[in-house]
Amino acid sequence: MMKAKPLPRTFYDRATLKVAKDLLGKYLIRDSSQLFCAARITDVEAYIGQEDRACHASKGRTPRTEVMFGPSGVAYVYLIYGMYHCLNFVTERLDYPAAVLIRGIEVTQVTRNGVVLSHTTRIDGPGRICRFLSIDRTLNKLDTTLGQSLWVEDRGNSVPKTQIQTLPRIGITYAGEWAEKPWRFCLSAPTLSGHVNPKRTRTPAR
DNA sequence: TCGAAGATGATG
DNA sequence: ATCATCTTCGAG
Repeated sequence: MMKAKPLPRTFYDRATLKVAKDLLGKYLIRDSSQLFCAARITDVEAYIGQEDRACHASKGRTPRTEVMFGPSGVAYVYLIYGMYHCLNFVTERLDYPAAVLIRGIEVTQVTRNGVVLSHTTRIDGPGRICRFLSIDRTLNKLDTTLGQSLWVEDRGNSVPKTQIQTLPRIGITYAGEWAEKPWRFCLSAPTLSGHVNPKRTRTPAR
């Protein structure tokens, strides 16, 4: 396999909004014995600090949230609704709980059980992403700067600011005023004219 | 094509 | 009881 060159901790150890925007266009890499996958990151959300009522760490340091207080560049993976996993990357300095949720990707390269698939597939939704990439809580607390199993790398493509859409975050209406913060960032697909219905996304069965 | 409902278990 | 979700099903 190709040599991993993961983004270093200095990338994640910054203001979460910057990290979130800078993750757009970077490549999410999943490397396991069953699966190698490279996917361009197209949709992210920022969760920032104890003040942010939408952030899991708003209730303070608990067994579940302690990972967000730890070193940046570490994966935070949790189970939601009893059946789906969500992938986040921890950001900011030690003891400041924050992370970026990966919400959309564009798969450019997949090898599953030795079978190579190379047509581009868009996957919308954090639960679908984790299912497609075989990500579950065994990867929680993984240090992604090591470049093993799961990491993000820069493949040299830049993203013009004009292609970044800024939106409120999804599914957090309980969070009051925090629900209105424009902390979701999407890459619009410039060459596609018309609307892509997210419900049409299909992920192959495993 | 749409909205509503149900699945399912960790969490605090 | 709630939830940073997704799929199925039935109405139109």
